[in-house]
Amino acid sequence: MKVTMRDVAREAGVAVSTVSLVVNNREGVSDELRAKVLKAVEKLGYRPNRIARSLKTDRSHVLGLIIPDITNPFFPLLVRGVTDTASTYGYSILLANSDGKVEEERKYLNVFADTKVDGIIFTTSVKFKDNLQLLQELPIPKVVLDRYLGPFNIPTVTADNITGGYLAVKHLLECGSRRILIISGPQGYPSSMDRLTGYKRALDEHGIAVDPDLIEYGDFTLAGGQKAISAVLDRGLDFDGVFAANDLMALGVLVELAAREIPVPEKVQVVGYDDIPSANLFQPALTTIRQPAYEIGHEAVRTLIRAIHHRDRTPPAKILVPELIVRKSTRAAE
Amino acid sequence: MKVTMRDVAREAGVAVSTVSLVVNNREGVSDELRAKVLKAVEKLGYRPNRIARSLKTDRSHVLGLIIPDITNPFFPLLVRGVTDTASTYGYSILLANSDGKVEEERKYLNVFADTKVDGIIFTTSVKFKDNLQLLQELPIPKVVLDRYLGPFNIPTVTADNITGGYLAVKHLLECGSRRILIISGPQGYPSSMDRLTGYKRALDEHGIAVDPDLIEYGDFTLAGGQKAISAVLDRGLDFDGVFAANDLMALGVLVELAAREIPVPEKVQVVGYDDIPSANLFQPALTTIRQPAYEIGHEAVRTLIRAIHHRDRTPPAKILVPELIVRKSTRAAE
DNA sequence: TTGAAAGCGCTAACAG
DNA sequence: CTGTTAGCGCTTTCAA
Repeated sequence: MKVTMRDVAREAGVAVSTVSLVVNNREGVSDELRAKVLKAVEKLGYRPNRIARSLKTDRSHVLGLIIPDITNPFFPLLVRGVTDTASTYGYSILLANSDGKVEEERKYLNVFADTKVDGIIFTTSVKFKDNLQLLQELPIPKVVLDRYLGPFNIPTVTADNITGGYLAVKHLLECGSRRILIISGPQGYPSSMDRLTGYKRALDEHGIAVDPDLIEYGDFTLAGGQKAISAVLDRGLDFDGVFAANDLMALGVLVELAAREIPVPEKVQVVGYDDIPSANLFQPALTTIRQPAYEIGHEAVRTLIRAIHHRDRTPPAKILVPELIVRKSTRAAE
Repeated sequence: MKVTMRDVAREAGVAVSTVSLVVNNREGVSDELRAKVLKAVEKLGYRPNRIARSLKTDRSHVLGLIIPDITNPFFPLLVRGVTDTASTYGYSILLANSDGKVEEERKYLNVFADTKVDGIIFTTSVKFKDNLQLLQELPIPKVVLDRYLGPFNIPTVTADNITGGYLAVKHLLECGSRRILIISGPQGYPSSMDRLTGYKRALDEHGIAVDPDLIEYGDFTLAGGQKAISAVLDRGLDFDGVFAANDLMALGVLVELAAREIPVPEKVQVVGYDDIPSANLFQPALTTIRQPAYEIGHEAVRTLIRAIHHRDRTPPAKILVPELIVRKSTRAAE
């Protein structure tokens, strides 16, 4: 039933060590013996047991990936970048959804460590600090996404959120908006704080003072975006542009604006962030900042594999560049 | 650095077997010794090595999941159903995207088998037959999604596609459409063939003859749906309803109809399939057949785990029920 | 170039 | 209730 190296060795009339060499395509076996072994492998239908190999070599060729939620449309493409690249290098991917909960992150971090994955790709949560220590203690190569962690000696792959926020608001400004509402992500979430910084920088550059009333905090969901804009509207606040820190919230804004029959982009212009697939489907199509999600996943794996092979090197911080995608929720530049 | 059971045993002054019992929360250890062991575990920071455990017990507590493409909006929710449920039972998930390619499926099937996953959840491709034999040969519990494979003795979880197609077309009929175009999935893809069967059944029931000119085949992508409807329109064919075999194609239809200024639902009514998140975002919001994606994933894991524990039982075929979601791309029933 | 043997960390008889 | 020990299937010195 279950055929092992020993069986192959017996069948081929050689030692197990020889079979091992052949199976792993290594030097030092005569062509004759190699052929014999291969024939035996074929005949018996031998398949190497990776678990046993892992136990011996301390390499599983499995990588762990922890994201908040695959159901958030930003992540599928990132995951695809991870799985494709991993596959290229001969690695498999263990996937876990944390919902951004500290305990869940902790749980999967531990499970992955015990499973002896060769590396972990980790997307942070709000209260990430709580797990920073655990992350540092785990004696496993890792890379953190969407957050700069250089000082903690953990490699990082992220798109430049400050530039992204800056690009979004600059575009709004250039298209004529003057009072720009930002619906930021949750406070303390670094990527959304960075986008807020970009927002301020753009205003600053255009000589416009930052109005605290125009800074609202959402939760990265569509409903949250809708609720946030609704609250602002009810407060009777005046604004002619909205920068939402992600597309889901921007879509919520668009939905609410449509419900109240406020024309976009004529009266209010809207820019989102991420460029999720629906952004282009909605009416009006959403102007947004595209994050290179696939590439983030791709770079994460490359960085991780590099870390696996040279455990000593200085952790790199790879910063990718976001891009403005102009569609119909903003007017043309003046 | 690396602490093993042996170290814990030495620290606690007991035998390794005792440590094993304690670590696995098993009976037969005095409270006193148990406490001692636990203290040693704590002190040394011992973590059991799952690889070693797997080698011994022949159970990895890992499940393999093969889907065509996580980037297809139907799958994230399904995957979530799988990971959530797996996690509940203490299993991790290895994820692979096959793009529906036979060789990729084969590759991951083999990788998973060698990795000694405890079970495999497999979503079929068009030319699935090529891998059927491999699937049957793998001595691993498995469950196949979206396809009835009862005769081959492989458990199955699927939503009833015939009923789904029937529901969609019946709704169109009840809302006044008479000449209904179907944009089916690729030929030979069983789930889309089933939806076509449902289409025919509904027409039949309403005494309407099936017109072969009104059967078009798409490729399950948005661009494909757009292209298909475009071709039909260019052919000057007359129709007042469209049933697209998935939402992506339905969205393509809606996009093209909008481009040609054909009013939906006034002139043409449209129904999709899947109920992906964008379906509700598009204008007009898409009437569709909801597949219980999360539940499919959930049931797949439950079925698989049952199979893992009773290897001998008759493979069940769990058939879930799709549901009509009425939105704005169809008129109200008359 | 080939073979014998030790051992990765754990579990599970088995004996005491 | 506790301890000793033989492997799980593989890789890898080390000797021949």
